[in-house]
Amino acid sequence: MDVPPVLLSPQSQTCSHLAETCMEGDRSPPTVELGRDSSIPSGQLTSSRLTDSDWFWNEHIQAKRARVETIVRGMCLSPSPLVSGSARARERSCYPEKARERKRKQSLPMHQGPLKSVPVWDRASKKGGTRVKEQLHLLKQQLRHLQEHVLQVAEPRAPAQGPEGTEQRSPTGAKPKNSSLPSPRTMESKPQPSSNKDICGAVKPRMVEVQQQAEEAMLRPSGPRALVETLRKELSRAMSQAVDSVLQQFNRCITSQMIKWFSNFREFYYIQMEKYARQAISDGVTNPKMLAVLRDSEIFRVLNTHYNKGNDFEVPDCFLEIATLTLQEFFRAVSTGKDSDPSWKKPIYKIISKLDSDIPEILKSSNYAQELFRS
DNA sequence: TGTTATCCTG
DNA sequence: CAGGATAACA
Repeated sequence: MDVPPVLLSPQSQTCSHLAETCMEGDRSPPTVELGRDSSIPSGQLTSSRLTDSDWFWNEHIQAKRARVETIVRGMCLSPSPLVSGSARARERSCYPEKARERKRKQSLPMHQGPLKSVPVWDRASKKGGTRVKEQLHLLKQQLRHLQEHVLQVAEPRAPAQGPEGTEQRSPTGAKPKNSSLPSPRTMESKPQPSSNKDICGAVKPRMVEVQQQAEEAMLRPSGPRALVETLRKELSRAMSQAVDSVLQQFNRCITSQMIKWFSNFREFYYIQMEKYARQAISDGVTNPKMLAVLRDSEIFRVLNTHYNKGNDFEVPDCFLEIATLTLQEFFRAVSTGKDSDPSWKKPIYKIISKLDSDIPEILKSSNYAQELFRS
C-alpha cells in the first residue's frame, strides 16, 4: 500500500513533515535579466521633436519627476481582466454574498462531458498552475510597461508612444506645459485584483524609497543614465521578489494539499477500522485478541484496494501489525461503551501515532516531489 | 495568529 | 477526495 502506518496516524507530525520535506526545493529567488526590449522598435527611441531651448530647466525636472511617479505607480498597477478591479471591489463591499457565490461557482468542476474524471493530482496542479500563470502574466505585463517607461525616460526627447497613446500636442504643435504629467486616470490608484495583491504588497513599501533614489539620480550630472540604472536595478529586484512570492505561495498550496490528502487517507483507514471492529462485535467476538488483520482479511482487501489498487508494491508486515492493533483498540473501546464519549477516538489515535516509524529516506529527498510531479 | 487535524457533507 | 467549519496546537 502506498500509505504505510507511518502516514496514517493523526496527531503525528509525519504528514506535514513529509510534505514540507518534499516541497523544500530550490528557494533561491529567480533572477530577471533586464536586457534590451526588442519589442520596442528603435525608431521610437531616436525620433525627436523638441529642442532643449523649448524648456526651462525647472519644467524639465518637473516633467521627469512626474514620469518617475508614473513609473513607480505603474509598478503596482496592472490591467484588470474582464471585470474592472473597482467594479469588483464595489461588488465585494455591497454584496459580500454575491462575491462569495461567484467564488464558489468558479471552483466548481467544468462540464467537460459526461463524468470525465481528471486525476486528482492533475486537478490540483492545474488549479495552482493556472493561478501562477495568471500572476506571472500580470508580472510580465508590468515588466513591459515599466520597461517602456524606463526607455521613455532614457530618451527624454522621444515622444511617448507607449500603450497609453501618443502625447498630446497643442494646435501649434508645442507641447502643453503639463503634458508629461500623469493624467488623472493614470494617477488614480486602481483597486487590484486579489491575485495581484500580494505582489503589490511586496513592492509598495519600497516605492517611496525608489522614487527618492530615482529623483536623486536625476539630479546628478549623469542624469537619465543614472536614473535608468536605478530603475533597472529596482525593477530587477522587485521582479525577483514578486516571482519568489508567487512561488505561489504556490508551495504553500501544494503543501496544504498534500496534508489534506494524508488527512483523508487517515480518515479512510480509521473509518474502516471502526467499521470492522463493530462488525466483529456484532458477529459475537468477545476477545480482541481474536482479531487480526491478515493478508486474506476482508479489511485488508478494502484497504489495499484503496491505497494500493495496482498492487504496485508489497504491503510490509509492519502495516499488518499496526492495523491489527488499531482494530483491537477500536474493538476494546466500542465493546466497553467508550464510544459514547464524543472524543473517544483520541486515545486510540494517540496509541497508534506512537507506533509511527520514521519517514523513509527516499521520501525525504527533494527529488521525490519532482518525480511525483513528472509522473 | 497561522497551521494542522478532525468532523461533516457532498 | 474536496471543501467548509471548527478545534487544537505551536
